[in-house]
Amino acid sequence: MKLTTKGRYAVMAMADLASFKDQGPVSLSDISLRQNISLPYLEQIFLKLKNNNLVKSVRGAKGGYKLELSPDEIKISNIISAVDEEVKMLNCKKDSKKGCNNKSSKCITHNLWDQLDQHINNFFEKVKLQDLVKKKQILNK
Amino acid sequence: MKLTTKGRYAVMAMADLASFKDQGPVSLSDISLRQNISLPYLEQIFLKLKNNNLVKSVRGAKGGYKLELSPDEIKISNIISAVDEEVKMLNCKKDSKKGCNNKSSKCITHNLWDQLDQHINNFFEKVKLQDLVKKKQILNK
DNA sequence: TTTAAATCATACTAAATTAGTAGGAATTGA
DNA sequence: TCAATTCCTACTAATTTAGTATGATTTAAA
Ligand code: FES
Ligand code: FES
Repeated sequence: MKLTTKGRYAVMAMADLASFKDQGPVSLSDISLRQNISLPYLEQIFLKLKNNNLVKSVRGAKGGYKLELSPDEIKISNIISAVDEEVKMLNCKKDSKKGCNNKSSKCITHNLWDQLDQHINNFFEKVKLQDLVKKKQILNK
Repeated sequence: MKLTTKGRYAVMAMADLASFKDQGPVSLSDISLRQNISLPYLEQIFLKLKNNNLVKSVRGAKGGYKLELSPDEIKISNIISAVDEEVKMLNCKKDSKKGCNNKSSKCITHNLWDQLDQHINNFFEKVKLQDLVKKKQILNK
């Protein structure tokens, strides 16, 4: 049960952006160096962040990305979902072959996974980007 | 961000065992049919459950498995860890090449993932097997 | 005593997902 | 003009997951 690099890198990159938000647009090559993430991979990630209106781009030389909102307006959940990192513990499907829902009704663990989904999503809703950049403070809930 | 089938099936199978705990040992082929899980796959899973003292086996014809403890003494976390389903959001590693910890100190998102790990593990600690078998009641936290 | 039903154990393999790379086109400040 | 940058899609390699396969061992019951 792990996060994919896409979700992880997206949050790292956004936190990086937040840290340098007063220095004009930040280029992906800068982020790539600081966070040790491959540049073309970052490009893919930022395409999605942009399409979800979390960042805006400045094209051309000396260009880069800036946050669309202030760090205290951006929830981790926004970032996670922007890059299609889904929290998906439930496994029920319509078609009988795959998924645990073979006999029309819900399986014995359905409610458990449903609650777990909510539990995790609540966490991502509660934490803001701002919470990450206040120099390494302990996240207070 | 998903659970693997190993963790999912382990919990389903344990809940099944708990449901039928008064009928002598339950065979894996019964569980296989009821929960729609491949028999040899279940065997692998139960090997681990047994090695972690969550179930005990009765060999030979008419054999099967029984719970080692009562359902209210078994936490979901026990089951999850027995089958090596790890909650592992952190990605820091010692070797410089892999993992996000390239510059000796912790990355900007380390605390976030650490808190998330705890958040999820708390959930698994709180819920008991018993909570699943009380006929489909809503889990109350 | 034979047989069938069951666990026990390990090795292998196919499918799916993840984590990137590759190869360019478009834009723009210097 | 040119270098630095974003933009965009397709492809591929690596890893992980989700099983199969194979066979041994045990034991209740016929
Ligand atoms: S998780 Fe929904 S039916 Fe099993
Ligand atoms: S998660 Fe630990 S250093 Fe990044």
